[in-house]
Amino acid sequence: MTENFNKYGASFFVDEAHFEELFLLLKSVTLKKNNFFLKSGEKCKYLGFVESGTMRSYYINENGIEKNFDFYFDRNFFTDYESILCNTKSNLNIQALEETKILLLNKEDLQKLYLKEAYWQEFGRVMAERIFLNAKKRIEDLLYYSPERRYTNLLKEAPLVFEKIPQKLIASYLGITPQSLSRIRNRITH
Amino acid sequence: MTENFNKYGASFFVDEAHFEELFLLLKSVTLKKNNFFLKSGEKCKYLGFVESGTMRSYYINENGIEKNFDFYFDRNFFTDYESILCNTKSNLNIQALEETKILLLNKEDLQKLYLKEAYWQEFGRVMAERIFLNAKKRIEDLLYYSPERRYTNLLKEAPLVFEKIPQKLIASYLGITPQSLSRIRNRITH
DNA sequence: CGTTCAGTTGACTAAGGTCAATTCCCGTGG
DNA sequence: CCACGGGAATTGACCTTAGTCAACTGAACG
Repeated sequence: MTENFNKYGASFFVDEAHFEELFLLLKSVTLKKNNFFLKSGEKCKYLGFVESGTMRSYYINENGIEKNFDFYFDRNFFTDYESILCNTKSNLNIQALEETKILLLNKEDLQKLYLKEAYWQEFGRVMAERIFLNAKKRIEDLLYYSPERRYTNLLKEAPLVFEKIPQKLIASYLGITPQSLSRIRNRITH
Repeated sequence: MTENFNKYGASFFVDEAHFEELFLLLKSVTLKKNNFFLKSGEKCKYLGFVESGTMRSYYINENGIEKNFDFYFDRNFFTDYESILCNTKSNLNIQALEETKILLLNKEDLQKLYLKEAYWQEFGRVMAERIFLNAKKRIEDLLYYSPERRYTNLLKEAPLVFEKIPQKLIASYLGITPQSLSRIRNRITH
């Protein structure tokens, strides 16, 4: 278990004393490429953690256009937090972009942890805070900057994205069409 | 104190048993129109709560253009959560749009509450979760919809905004110029 | 080899940005 | 009570950029 703690502890934000209690609740699952962790219309029942691979969440609008909400890489959490918290049907799809190993924490198990002791409430608070900070960054990006600037920001801050993610999905993540992203790239490099 | 609980309890998300402990930590302050709760470059030291009046948070970009991040009305919390959590200098300004009564909770006092008992960790978790859900809605709005659609969404979901907030600030909140908002309104009503 | 799909490119449209002028509104002081 | 000043909102003319639709290219894969 110490081995597992060394492997995951830092990414889970738990100390060694509490690690095992959490780790024993996790189920390991492997998703094949394009398989789903969550489909629109379902209630989200799990907190997910990427062990290896890549996931994406996206929304399909009324015209059938996919809007990429986010990408998730190694050692990061993903879920539809809104669906979990509000116990509502999700409007997101969450899908593996390649063969992806994930760890699942059942929502009820998480809530049982919360009831056990202050430590887990704190764990939940810190996790919610981190998720919020990510969301705030995304708002700033969308609100403050032009599409072109969002592209150059992403290039600088997450170059990994451009190695692992098809360009049309990146375009959607940036809030533009694939054609526009192609033209922005052309504009910048020439 | 029961009177105060009836007045604020529901908005604070605390039960009656814990209300007094929180309420006694609050300082009441009145901001005159255009006065600041927080200025860019400062560290945010307080969690704020609007008792009556209106606040806004905004960012000034490298060209000196104001970008309205959010508005806050009666009985809502506001702060730069990022500055508080990360202990960093804020890049936001938070300002009263009219004479506004606010209640302040010192960041250290909040953190002391967290250490006291699980109840306050849970309080912090629930607050962070709520703040996140708001942020997620904002991302969805900016990512999924056109400026015109964002305007009609706002009209539907927060008509109050149009009674209390100058149009040029609403435009900025929507991520467009005042001129564009004026034209969108014109386009829709004629 | 074909098929498929991502990415690019072209031609055109639409929508928002920019700069400037004008109008409207409101508060203040004569 | 009116005149004036100042900022908000609107409007016009024009520019820039993203969206749309369609054609084409190229790489991946059976």
